[in-house]
Amino acid sequence: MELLVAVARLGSLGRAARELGISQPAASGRMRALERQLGVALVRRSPGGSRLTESGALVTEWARKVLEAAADFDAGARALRGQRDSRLRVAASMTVAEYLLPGWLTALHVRHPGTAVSLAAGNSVAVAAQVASGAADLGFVEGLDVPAGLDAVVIGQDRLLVVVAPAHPWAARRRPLPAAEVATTPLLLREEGSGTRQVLDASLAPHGGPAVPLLELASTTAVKTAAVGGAGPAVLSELAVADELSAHRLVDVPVAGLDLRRALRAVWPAGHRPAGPARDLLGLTRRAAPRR
Amino acid sequence: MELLVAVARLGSLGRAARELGISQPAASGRMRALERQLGVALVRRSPGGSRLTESGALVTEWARKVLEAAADFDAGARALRGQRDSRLRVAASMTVAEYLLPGWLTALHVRHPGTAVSLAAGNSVAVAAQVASGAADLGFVEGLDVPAGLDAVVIGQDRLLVVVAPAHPWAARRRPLPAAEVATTPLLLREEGSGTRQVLDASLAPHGGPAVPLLELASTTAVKTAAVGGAGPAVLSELAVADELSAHRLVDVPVAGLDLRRALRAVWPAGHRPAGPARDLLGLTRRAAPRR
DNA sequence: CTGAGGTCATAACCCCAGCTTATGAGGTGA
DNA sequence: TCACCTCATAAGCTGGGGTTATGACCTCAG
Repeated sequence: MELLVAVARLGSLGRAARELGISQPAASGRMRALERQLGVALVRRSPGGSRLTESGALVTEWARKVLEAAADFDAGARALRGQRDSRLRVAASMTVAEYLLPGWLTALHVRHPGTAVSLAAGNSVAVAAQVASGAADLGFVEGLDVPAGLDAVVIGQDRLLVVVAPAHPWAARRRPLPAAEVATTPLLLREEGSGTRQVLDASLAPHGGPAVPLLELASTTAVKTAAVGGAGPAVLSELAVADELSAHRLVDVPVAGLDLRRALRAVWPAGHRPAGPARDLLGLTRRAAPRR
Repeated sequence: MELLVAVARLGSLGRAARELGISQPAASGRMRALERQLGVALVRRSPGGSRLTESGALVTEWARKVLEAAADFDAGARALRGQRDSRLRVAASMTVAEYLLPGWLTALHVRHPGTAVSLAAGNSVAVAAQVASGAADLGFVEGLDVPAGLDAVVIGQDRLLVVVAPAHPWAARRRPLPAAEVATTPLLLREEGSGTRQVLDASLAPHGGPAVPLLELASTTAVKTAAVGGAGPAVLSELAVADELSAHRLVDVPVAGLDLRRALRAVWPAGHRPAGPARDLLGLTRRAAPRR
């Protein structure tokens, strides 16, 4: 797939081969194998170079998606390795670690290839502790308050959304749902103790107590899958359901009088302004989501 | 990665191995290799089974993303193969083919594993022609009007968005941008002739002529990359930028008095209501995005 | 018109990653 | 305590995918 994308960009098999550090025949063979496997001509070869087929362009876009996901995987994994000699130690809440950090890390890797990052993921309290104790250089937390003893900057907003499958009655509503109805309707939820759950319960408190679980599932993905399958309404971070919303596999249900937004903050030990790689990463995240 | 996800689900290396059709030692070795490569312990082995590590859970989520992208790639490619004996021939516009169809096809494949689908991608006119001539059983077009001679149903809405990098002045605006300003500001655009470009020009016509290109780029990805890099404002389908928006790599700029929505429609030859596999697929897409 | 420099394809050879089968060691539950 | 599950180790084979060497084809400049 890398080869395919490289060919798309460079317009020549040989050139792409050189970029990937393999020999030209290897590239030729690989391409041929891919085309045979897919049963579709992907590139139009000519002595002047290779151009993508119509189908090839489509396939290339799909391949690019796979490569992006793989790059994120890679960056995340590399950070998790957490050698002690990493020049930048990051601690992040689960949501940030799962959805945002990999992208930042790949971007960081592009700009500063030398930077080794280590990652520790945990809940906001644990992150704060790690940063305060100096075990991490930079932390990312979601929540309403800034942990004591730390300086912080808001780098973005996360919002919990009430989502349902398109076939669910709530999807057809024209007016926002009353918060009280959310409080009384059994919902698909993460297990007790998750950050998502805490924010939800806090928000629902004035509207008739904590959320009522229809099912408690162990992972975000499990909740999503159940919701898409029509098991019931779910409450999830907008980061987790962006894809499903844009493909209309899930529908966002507006709720009246319920503020489920929470700030995403970068934190560091009070006084010690981030420098070096920490500053690079922070710049990246702030460029990506400035305080508005 | 499949192995990792399978282990997460089944709680045992051997069981996962059986599911993937490989031997238990192979699974054991593979896992060990993955852990060595990443430098992180992913599963906690015990004689009673294997449970994911904290890090393992994180890695598994990232892996799942890769696998989803790969499944879409696969489904798309399989459809492109387009053997003549395919039981369902689909024609789709580029946007649908690129962003929506793969997901539908994977879902279809899960529900009806036997169905062979072939795909032809092209602009809306070409899709209409294919469906009308019987070369395709079902078509998907985006646009304002229903092609003559075809029955259609709206399966969703696509919307073009004006997007900028977060550092761009437009990102900080509190009130919607006047449409006239969009018309006069040079934009990052797809090349002339693309559907996106046509819709945009039509919408801008009452506000001071067609869009002014700052750069004309050959692919959606190229436009996106340029926009994220801060080259300027871009106009893209919301489907194309869902990820970037949720990660705040791009910001949606509301525009006053400009309706850039366009319906996504499934079309078929007038009178011939879709049956069999076409009906399955249609059901899938409509379940995913019912007329509201 | 001809030779230089680019394209890609074919052929022959080689290596090692990863599979399989067979076996053993360590827990758990009836 | 024995049957049954877990996972790990060992030994041997296979083939996908790499390499180098070479050749055919096209384009362009002089």
